[in-house]
Amino acid sequence: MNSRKKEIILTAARLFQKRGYSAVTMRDLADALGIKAASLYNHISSKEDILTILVIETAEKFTQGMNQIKAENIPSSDKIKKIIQHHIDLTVENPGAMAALNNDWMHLEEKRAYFLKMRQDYEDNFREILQNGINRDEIHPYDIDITLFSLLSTLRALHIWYSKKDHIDVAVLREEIPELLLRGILK
Amino acid sequence: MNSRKKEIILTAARLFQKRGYSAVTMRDLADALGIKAASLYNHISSKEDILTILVIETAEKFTQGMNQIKAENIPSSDKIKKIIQHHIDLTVENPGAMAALNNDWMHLEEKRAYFLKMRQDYEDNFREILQNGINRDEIHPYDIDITLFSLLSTLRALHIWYSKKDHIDVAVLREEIPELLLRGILK
DNA sequence: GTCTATATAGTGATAGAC
DNA sequence: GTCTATCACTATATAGAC
Repeated sequence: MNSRKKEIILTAARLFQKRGYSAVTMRDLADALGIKAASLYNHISSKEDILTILVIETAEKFTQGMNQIKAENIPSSDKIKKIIQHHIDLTVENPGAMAALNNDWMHLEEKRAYFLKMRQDYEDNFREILQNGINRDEIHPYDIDITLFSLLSTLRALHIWYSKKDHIDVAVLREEIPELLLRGILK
Repeated sequence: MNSRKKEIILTAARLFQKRGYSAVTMRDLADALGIKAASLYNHISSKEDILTILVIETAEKFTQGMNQIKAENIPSSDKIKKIIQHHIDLTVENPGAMAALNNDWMHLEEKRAYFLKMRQDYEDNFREILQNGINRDEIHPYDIDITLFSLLSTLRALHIWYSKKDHIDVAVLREEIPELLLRGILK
């Protein structure tokens, strides 16, 4: 992908994050880049094309990370820590793409089913790791769906919080967030 | 508010939750109610009117609940538990309104500043309760913004999860979710 | 309270000049 | 690679009949 196309997609990601895919027009995007809307089509084929690139590329990165972590021979709690850190890394890399993944995937047409399959597989793998942790007495036997939901909703919202803060030390996030989510709030 | 208007607003909330405020047209809403778009304007004055009612009414319920909990003379951890339960109660009452509050508030025009003030006050009160808990050694002294963000992002996403599930026992949620968020995942 | 008809403005996207 | 001009369509909202 050439650098002009990358610039368009990154700018779109930032606008989508702020106002949502549907509320951002091709004219808004062109304005933000200092060109006319018609010129965008020399680089991308449609508005949905942009969304597809953002959502599918990011989802594939999640899938790849999960497959690698799943295969490692380490305790469940260490796997969960690595999954959390993967979410943090991808959020820091492109917060706007994370927002599109979480908020705008329903506006995909062609690749919607492919995305939903990846997301389902990801959640199933995560659930299996949690179940192994419960079986080995590493993890509290709460309702497993509540546990999974709670973890994922914090991780999926990270982009909101990260984009709002000015100078966050990523190394601190990578240690404190797993600690908080795994050990809880109360002493 | 008469019952026809309530029906329109509840139907809109469900559509907004599924596809987002901007992607739902007045024709979509009218179709879902079995009438023509023009007929909607006999009950509401604009599309934004619907969003305003959903977001502002819900935000005011949060404000009211927080003010009451804040004034109680109980340990910080009990206050946090009550806040969590208030989120659960409002989510169960109207998941679509919770979605609008979290995802579509930026499309408010007239009442945007009023909403943002309420949200800021809410977060400040929550932060103060957490700080008191840390001072009294009830709560782990993690970065307080990370702790607050983690709690709020789970609570704000509850509507997604709740709407997906079929028959959840609310009484179970009201006990398990505070337990999980306060005590953590690891044994 | 709902309808048909319509005003007005914007939408994504294309054609073709430079 | 960007522009102007434009197309076909859709958006919110109003007027006025029934």
